Amino acid sequence: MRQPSGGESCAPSCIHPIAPDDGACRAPFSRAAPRDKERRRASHEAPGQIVPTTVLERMPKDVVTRFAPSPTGFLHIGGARTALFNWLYAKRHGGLFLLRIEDTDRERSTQGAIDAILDGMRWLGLDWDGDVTYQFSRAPRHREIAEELLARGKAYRCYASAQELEEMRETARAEGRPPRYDGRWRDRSPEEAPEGIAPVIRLKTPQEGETVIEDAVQGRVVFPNKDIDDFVLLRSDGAPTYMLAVVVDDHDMGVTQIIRGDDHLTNAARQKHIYEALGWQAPALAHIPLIHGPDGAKLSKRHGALGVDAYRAMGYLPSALRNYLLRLGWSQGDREFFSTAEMIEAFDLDSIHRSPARFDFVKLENMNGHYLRDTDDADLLATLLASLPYLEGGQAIARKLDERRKAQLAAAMSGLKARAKTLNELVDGAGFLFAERPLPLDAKAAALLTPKAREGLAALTPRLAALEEWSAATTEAVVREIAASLGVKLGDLAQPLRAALTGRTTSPGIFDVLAILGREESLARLADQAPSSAQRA
RNA sequence: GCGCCCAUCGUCUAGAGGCCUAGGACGUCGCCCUUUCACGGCGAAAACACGGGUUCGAUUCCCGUUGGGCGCGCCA
Repeated sequence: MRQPSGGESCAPSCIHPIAPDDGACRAPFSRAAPRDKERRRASHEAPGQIVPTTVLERMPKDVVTRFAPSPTGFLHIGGARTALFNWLYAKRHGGLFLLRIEDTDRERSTQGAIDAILDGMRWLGLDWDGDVTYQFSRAPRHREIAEELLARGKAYRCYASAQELEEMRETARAEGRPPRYDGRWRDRSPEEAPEGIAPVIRLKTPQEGETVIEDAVQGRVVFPNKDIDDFVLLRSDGAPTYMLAVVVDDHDMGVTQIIRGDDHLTNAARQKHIYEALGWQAPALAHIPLIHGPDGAKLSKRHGALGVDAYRAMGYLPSALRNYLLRLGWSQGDREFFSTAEMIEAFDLDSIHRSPARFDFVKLENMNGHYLRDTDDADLLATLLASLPYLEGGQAIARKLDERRKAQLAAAMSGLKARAKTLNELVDGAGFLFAERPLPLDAKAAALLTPKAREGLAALTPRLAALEEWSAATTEAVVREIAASLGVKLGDLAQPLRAALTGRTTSPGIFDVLAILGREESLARLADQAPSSAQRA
């Protein structure tokens, strides 16, 4: 399956009314994109030129972007970034961000994939304008355009068989030419059409010269026309190809700016010929590099080509994922963190890099940790509770959550979040609140509870039990006092205490743990680890 | 094979001919803080792929090499 581009697509009949009848009024969005520094210096939207009044009047809709995934799988990370960039660009310019599902391939499209994509978009916070456009529903329109091209002599019927096509490719390859259709039906008379063979419709593309693409990210890219063949617009069964559908849908939806994976760069050259044949104004282009795996190769499942639902399950926050994705291939000086409002304000096409970036889970995690700690306790608790159904082990926690547990979680949140990079780690760290007595001890905690350590706890227990007021402050005073009288360091007493109360060697501040657990539970957990019970065990 | 794109620390990146003794972030290592682990603070190691040009001067411009990526369907 294809990677990040997140592509192209097609659309139904419920298009946006914005669609101009022809692209003529989109002039301000086409511009030359000089390469390199030149290109970076050039302000992108500064048309500077003649802006027709009509355009100004329709200002809010002058920018229309779209995300057009094909529903053959989940919404993967590359697609998510493409969607994010389109979303940001639309927001930045007060435009529209449309969603189109490219489901022309009936064999491979599934409802499950569509649901996963919509769900992923919502989770990421990438809301789209208007209704989702389903490309398949627009097939009649695509056919109509193909017929029109035929009528205008811009396209022709081709009766070549699959076998002939295969031979052509082999020959071309053998001769060191790009494998492509040789145009054998381009100028043949319709009378020569063989009986009983349903033809495809191919576009007549120029055979000489070159095709120039002006791309906001790639700059000026030139393709020799000899490498662009007369590609298929309409299949023999009357279904449109991707190439035709994208162009027609983008046009009808009024898309002004295409932002997609650079795996579509060569398609841009083909599509340009369709626009020209139709006399339509083509949208401005921006082809962004794909995301690579940690080893520089294609993103694989093991790497990160997971559905965004997997990122949710791993405990990442949408805000952190958005920030990380933004910084992958786009930068503004040294700045690392951008709130949603800030990224909308700062986003631009000129700062997108041309080189592909590798996906780094470790950095994502670090960033997620920052977002976690920056979220205030109450909000984080709410987020955590809402995420429980999706997190590993979250269901079990959810089942045990009663009002008391919730209050304890809330109280522990600040200590917990400082130690967590993901919601999963937050859940893990909160484990001691949900553990049942007698607590299971992990290996390190068990090793800490030596006979001597247990004696220390035994000395401590009655003093804690005698406390009139049970709080972090009062328990701390007692523990410090006992440590002093025993002639040991505070840690010598605090660590066994932590082991006894949490079963771990790591936890929030131990006096906070004492306070949150409460007198009864704390003393009971301590009693479980008293010397006598240790012997019994 | 043909076409197109790319190339600064391990990774994400700053850099727009002299400001570079190449900066920041993640990661790594060390120190500090400290009841643990984190957080936080301080510090260290760590890069301009290679070769030719152009220039008084190249990380920055040009060419080539090497390496990587993408495309070449009646898939999208």
